[in-house]
Formats: sequence, structure tokens, C-alpha cells
Amino acid sequence: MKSKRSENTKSGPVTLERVAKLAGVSPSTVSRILNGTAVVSDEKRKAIDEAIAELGFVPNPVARGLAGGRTLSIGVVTQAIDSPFYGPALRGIEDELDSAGYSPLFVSAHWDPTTEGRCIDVLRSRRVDGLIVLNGRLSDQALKNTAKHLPIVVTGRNIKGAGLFALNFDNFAGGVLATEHLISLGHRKIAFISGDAAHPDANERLRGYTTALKNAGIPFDANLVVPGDYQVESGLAATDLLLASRRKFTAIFCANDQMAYGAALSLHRKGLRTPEDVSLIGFDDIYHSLYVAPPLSTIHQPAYEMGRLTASSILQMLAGNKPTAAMPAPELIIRESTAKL
Amino acid sequence: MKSKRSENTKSGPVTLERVAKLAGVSPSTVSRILNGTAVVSDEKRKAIDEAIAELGFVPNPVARGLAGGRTLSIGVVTQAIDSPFYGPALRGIEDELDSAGYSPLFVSAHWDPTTEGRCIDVLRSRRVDGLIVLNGRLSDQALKNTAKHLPIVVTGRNIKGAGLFALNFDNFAGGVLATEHLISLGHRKIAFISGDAAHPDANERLRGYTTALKNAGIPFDANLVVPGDYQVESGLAATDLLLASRRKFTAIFCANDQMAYGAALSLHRKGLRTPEDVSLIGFDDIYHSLYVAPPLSTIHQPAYEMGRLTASSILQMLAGNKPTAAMPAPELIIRESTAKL
DNA sequence: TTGTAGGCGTTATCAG
DNA sequence: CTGATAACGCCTACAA
Repeated sequence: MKSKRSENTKSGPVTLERVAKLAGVSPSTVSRILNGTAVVSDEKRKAIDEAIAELGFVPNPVARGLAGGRTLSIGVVTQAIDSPFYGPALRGIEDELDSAGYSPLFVSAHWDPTTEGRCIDVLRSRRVDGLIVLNGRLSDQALKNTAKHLPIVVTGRNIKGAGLFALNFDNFAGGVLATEHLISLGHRKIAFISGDAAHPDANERLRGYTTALKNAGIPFDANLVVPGDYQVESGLAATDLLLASRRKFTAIFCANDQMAYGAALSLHRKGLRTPEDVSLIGFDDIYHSLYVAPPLSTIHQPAYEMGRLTASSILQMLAGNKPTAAMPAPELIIRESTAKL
Repeated sequence: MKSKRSENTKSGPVTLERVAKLAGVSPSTVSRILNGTAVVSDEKRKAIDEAIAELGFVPNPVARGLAGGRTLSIGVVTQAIDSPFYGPALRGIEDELDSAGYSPLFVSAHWDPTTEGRCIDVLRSRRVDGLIVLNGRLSDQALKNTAKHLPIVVTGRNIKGAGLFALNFDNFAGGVLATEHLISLGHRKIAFISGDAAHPDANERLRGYTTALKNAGIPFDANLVVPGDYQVESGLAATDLLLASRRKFTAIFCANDQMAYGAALSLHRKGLRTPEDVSLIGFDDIYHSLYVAPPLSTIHQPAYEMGRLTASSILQMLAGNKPTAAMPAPELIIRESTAKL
């Protein structure tokens, strides 16, 4: 039996050239079987495979990137690397990319278009092969421009163009679903805590709310709509405000789960019980919502799945195919924070 | 005024060579001022700076990596990219690295030593300049071996060696702190839900608990210690078990916040109130704990700060200096989930 | 202080 | 099917 590691035979990095020499072929031939670029005789292939195993050769992605122009890496711009909502999406991207030999390069834009532009510059300078932009703030035009240079998959907006693919969740339908659930339980005084108006998805959720009310013949009461910004604190503050205003309501629909946590805390502090006194529904179904007390009713948005889809889409584009993925429809998740009036 | 982008003058990538030509100097001179490798006359420096601005030149990290052996990227192995505890640490790393022109390369090992080994291989093949390993599962020896090739900063263990630096949190002290808090409130029947025994930090927290009990002269009751695995579900199940056993207890110390959420839910479902019926304390102080109802008392572990420290440490090592950073001491955070007996 | 030449490890383009 | 021979864009001796 041969020793598993004959690395010591000759020091220095194990290069393709060394493999070629050992196998008695030219470097180009080794490269060919590595990339499947051309057909190689079984004889040489075998010799090369053995040499590779013997040397424990592993191609150098950096050199590959320089020579071939492909780095096998995908830039992923997210808004915050530690976002409870996007986290699972990042994991999905990682999983999907990994199984194809690609690596993600994560950067956070912190909801700032300027930062986002810089992030993309960094990513491009690092020669990523493609880009995934999760709910970015850059203009459609800016996106289209960079799409001229490398394929992009975006979420959170509808946009078409060469080298551009969008994967969008139906926030409007989700908003309708949540509101209708509350209405079906007998609620008519339903408050709404909105997300940041700068987010298109936040507006869509609001539109779902107003539409569902209208469909049910419930008059819209602007005083029942309080602005939030998707952060927990804002849900807390908004609910405090609602309570202080003495406006009557029996249910609250928060534009995302995190604000619902804030709302729950506000209610708890005022001695109000969920759902006995006030029903509460969120949006997104982040992991935690299953375990808060009481578990939160919400609209399920498949973040992990979304991550996988964006990744497989960019991979398809890289392979020269047109992606066909589509986001699953919103789904109502009924747990213990909503009850009959 | 000149047009800001004269890229169109000549197509193709803006290379260092182009800059050199425009500035009327040799490529090496451009390289020199780019890296501060040598002193250059003010005259040429100015010409080069102008040429760089004019062309909008940006060095190609890939080529740099090949030629110089440095990629200006740091591999970061974490256990799960979407972990609520490590998330802020990743952000800290990102922030710190970014300000030094470095980029993090995140990979998830999913608490599996084999996967972790593969992750490190990927990172090394991508020629990262250094490694940060957050609470890894690899053996000290394995770590020491790869530290021969590139500098490593690890958290969650004590280990010394060339090219190796450890940043460890005092979990034992934290465990003592939490338990003493409960004791000071008059509790004597204190249950403990442990973390996975495979995690050294989990065992340290448990040791803190038993030690504090002993110091207070409270007999240790093995029936009050229930195994968990750091996941929410296990906190829920463990509390269910505790309740079903009919053993008396007035407080629960969970080895991390997430299990405390599970415990809170279990109590809530049984109609028990926190903290009126049972006091609850967690560990870690993840972001959410401030907003659960009721806000959770816990031990603060500065994850973001830890991220920054690991990053600045690796940067110091890269600069040839010995890192001196140390983790802040554990801190007791008293919120609304613990009360006098 | 500055330029020239060679090389980093692969891939791509040619011939053969 | 296979092997030279150039790049890829930058860095680093070495020489001047």
C-alpha cells in the first residue's frame, strides 16, 4: 500500500503542471479532463486521474479566475447579514451553490443605495460570475446597466431585461389573506402597522389590507393605520400609540413578524392578552414565530426556498438557459395569536 | 470639465498597464505606489494618481492573488449562516474587515467536524489570507496543523500555538452570575436546562450553575437538570418534562436564550406565568430577548464585539503583530422574566 | 528612484 | 485527440 500523502516527495504547491508531468501528458490535456472541454483517450484519462489522486491535486480557483475569467463565485448582496428574515435565504443560496461547486460572497448593503452600489463594485472587482440581489434599493436602471456585464437575479421587484431575472413574492395576496383571516374571525376593527413606505413590498401588504377591507364592506379608517419600519421597536411604539389614542380595535395586522413581536410586548405590558383581548397576525413567518408565546399566526414566506431558487436561477443563466423558477404563493399560517371575536 | 468616465476611449478592462502607459511610467512603478512597496517621486506619483482617477482603475484582486499570493480575503467558518447568535458576530467581522479592505468568505459547517474540514479546504483552495473559526468542532490538533499554513483565530476554546489565537468567553462565570441572580431573588429550587454536552461552553455554563448552588449551600438535585441541545424545541420539551415530573421548582436557568423561549412557551401553555409563577433566565442575550414577552433576563455575550475582535486579531496577525484582544466579561442583564420568590 | 523580465497556475487558441 | 504557445493582470526580484 502506498502512503496516502506523498506530498513530501517534492515541496511547493501541487500544480496542474506537476500532475501533467506525473501522468506523462501535457498540461492542456489535464486541463481538458478537469473541465470536460474535450474528449480524451481513456488511457490518458486514467493516468491523469491517478496522478491527481496520488498528488492530491486540487485546482487553484484564483489562477482559474485569472485565466478563464470564471471564479465559480456568486456575489450576494443582502441588506444585513444577520437579518432573521434573510438568514434562511442565505442558507438556501449557500446550499444550492455549494452543490454546484460555487461559493457565495455575501455583502451587506444596509438598506442604503449608495452602499449597495459600492457592494456591487467590490463584488465585480472580485470577478464574481453572477449576482444575486435580495430586495435591493438600487434603481431598475442601475440594475439593468450592471446586468450588461454579468447575470443578475433579484428579488422584491418585477423587472425584465437581458441578463436579468426577477423572483417576486406576492405581497399583495399575502396582505389580503391575513386580513381576510381576521375578518373571517369576526373582526371589523382591524389596525394595521405598516412597513417602511420605501419598501415596495410593504406597500403591497398595505394594499392587500385595504383591498380585503373593501371587499368585505368594511370602511377604511385611516386612524387605524400606524406607520412602522419593520423593526421590533416600531411595532412596540405603534401599538403604544394605538392604545393611547383610545381608538377601538380588536385585532392588529403587522406588516411583518418582528413588528408583531413588538406589538405583543406592548399589549402584554398593558395587561392585554393575546388573543383573548386582541388578535395579532404578522407576515413572513420567520423561524421564531412558531415559538413566541403565543405562537404567531402569520403569512408564510418561504425564505429558504427563495434562496435556493435565486441560486439555481443564476446557475441556469450561467449555463446559458433562461430561468423558469417562480415563488410559491403566500400561505396563511394559523397559530395561537388569532381567535374569534 | 472632463467627462467622468472616459472608459469608452478604449474598450477592454482598465489594467494597471493602461494606467502606466497613460502616466508615462512603467507598470512596476504603478504597482509600487499601489502597494506602498517603495518610495516614488512626487512627480510620477501625481501623474499616476491622475491616470488612475481618469481611467477609474481598480486593481484586480484575482490577478493580485495569483501574483502576490494575497487575496485580501478572510475565510470565516461559522456553524450556520443564519444563527441568531452568530449573526451579529458575522456582521462585526464584516464591518471590521471592510474597513481594512478585506472581504469575508462565509461558510457553514453545521456543527459537523467533517463538514468543517471540507469548509476549510474550500477556503484554503480559494487562497484566503487567514481564517476565523467560530466555535468550531475540529480538534485542537487539526487546527494547529492548518495554522502552520495560515493564521487562524478561533473562539470557544482555549488553545495556543504558532499562528493561532483564541478568543474565549467566560461561560463559567456567566453561569455563576445567572444562578446567583436567581438565588439572590430567593429561589432555591432552580431547574437547569443544559446545552449539548458536545459543546464545551455548555458544560461550563452547567458548571457555573452547580458551583453557584454549592457556594450558596443549596444541595444539588440531579432531577432538576434536564438535557437540551440549544434549540428552542429542546427548551420546550425539557420544560414539559420538568412540569410533568411534578418536581417542584420556582425558577429555570436555560443554557441559552433560545431554549428559554421554548421554556416560556411551555409555561404559557400550562397556564403558568413568567415571572409570577416561574422565574426564567437565559444566556447569550440575543437581540430578540429584549422584545419577547416578558423581556428575558439573561447573560450578555457581546457577539458583535466578538466578531470585530476576531477580525481585528486576524488582521493584526497578518500584519505580523501578536493580537492582544480579550473578550469582555459576562454581564448580567436583569429584565422582566425574573422576580422575587 | 525606476524599468525590465519572469513568473503565479490555469485556460484558450492554435497547429498537428 | 493532443501538445505547444500565448495570454490573464499583477507583483517582485534584479538590474540600471
